[in-house]
Amino acid sequence: MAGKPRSKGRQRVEMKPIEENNARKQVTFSKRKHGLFKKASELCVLCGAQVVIIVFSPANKAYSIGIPDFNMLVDRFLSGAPAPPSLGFAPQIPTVRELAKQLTELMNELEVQEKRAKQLAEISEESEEKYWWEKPIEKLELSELMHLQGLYEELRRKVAERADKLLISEMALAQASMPNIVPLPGLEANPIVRNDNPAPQVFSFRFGEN
Amino acid sequence: MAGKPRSKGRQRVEMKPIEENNARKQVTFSKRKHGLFKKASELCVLCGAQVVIIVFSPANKAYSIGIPDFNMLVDRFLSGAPAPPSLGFAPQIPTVRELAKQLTELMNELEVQEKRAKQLAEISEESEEKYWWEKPIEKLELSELMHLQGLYEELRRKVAERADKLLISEMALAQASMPNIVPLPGLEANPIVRNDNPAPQVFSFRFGEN
DNA sequence: GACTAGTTATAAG
DNA sequence: TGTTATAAATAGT
Repeated sequence: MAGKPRSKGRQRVEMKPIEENNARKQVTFSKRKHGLFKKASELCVLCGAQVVIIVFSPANKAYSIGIPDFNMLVDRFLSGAPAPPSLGFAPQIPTVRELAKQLTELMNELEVQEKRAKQLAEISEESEEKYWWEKPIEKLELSELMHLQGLYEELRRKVAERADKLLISEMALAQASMPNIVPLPGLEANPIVRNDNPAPQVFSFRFGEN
Repeated sequence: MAGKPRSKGRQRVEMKPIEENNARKQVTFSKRKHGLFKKASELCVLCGAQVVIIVFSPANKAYSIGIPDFNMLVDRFLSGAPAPPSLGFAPQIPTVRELAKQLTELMNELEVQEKRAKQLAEISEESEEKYWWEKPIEKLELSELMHLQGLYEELRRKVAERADKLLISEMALAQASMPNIVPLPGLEANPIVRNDNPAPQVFSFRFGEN
């Protein structure tokens, strides 16, 4: 004679937009976002992978997580792409670091789009894939991209300069207060190969097969 | 008299880097990446959220998925490049100028940040959280970051506007597709140095709570 | 890639 | 937010 069960336990849920009960949607979003981030974290720890996730909630709030290498690249980028000076370390103040990262991520959003375009996977409506993100994408126009690419680079360079100034001023100010966080050895960029495709609801793409 | 079980079933796995058996790591990576993307997909469908994920495999290959709005708008923006002759719509340059203008604002905002940073520089670190991604950045930063976020949104909006105009003119011209496939010079010019950091620490931050 | 069994993530309460 | 019962993801074969 078990008492009344406190819960019916997890119930199967259809994979369709939660329209009614906005409350449920809210809860689901929080839980699943948490789960997603956790999964990402595990993937990183377990496999040494690097992950960047940006999530916009239904209410359009943004959340994100990122991996070390990416940040390091970002830092380096903001401090001026060329190899780090002889000092070989990145003395930074957390706050500024965060800020710089923030800014770079914004810029990256744009960059990702640019890079993506250079892929130009030919249109091939292959037989349906198991998942939407594994389909190819339509081709894009390039000449214009090349032009924009240059312009974007320039803009980014300006931002980098700006950030660099901030970091320098911070260094001078807090020189005595904080030990540097990252030894920041020789950094690197990743060879990026992409692919993507348009899809009904969710739009996706992938870079390649592992 | 059950026969010999084909498998021991799922075994608990410690959350630490898989170093030995590079094969297992590879398999795990694939499976989990797949799972991660699926989760992201579900989050989007279920809650109408928007997600962007970029994953770098241990072998440094990149994979990613993204959401409709942003990608779509940028795609249109990028592909609607060539100046629409007869209809005489404004060329892309103005768009870039817009971007530059917005960027300038971002940079100015950064300057404001500098002041905040100086103040925050004195604040020491916080207590440890259960999960790294739930560690909020300092409140002061938060508000500023959200501001940046807002600026970014604005920038996006403008890009979108531009894209719409271009698209309209394109449609009016019934322009044909362009098959050229050319690599963008500026991008692969990226200095590519391999980074073999064995123990990546995941770094994170967030804009706010949902 | 497919299968099984123990592990996790989560829908409901 | 925390708990419970179940659906899902997944480690090892």
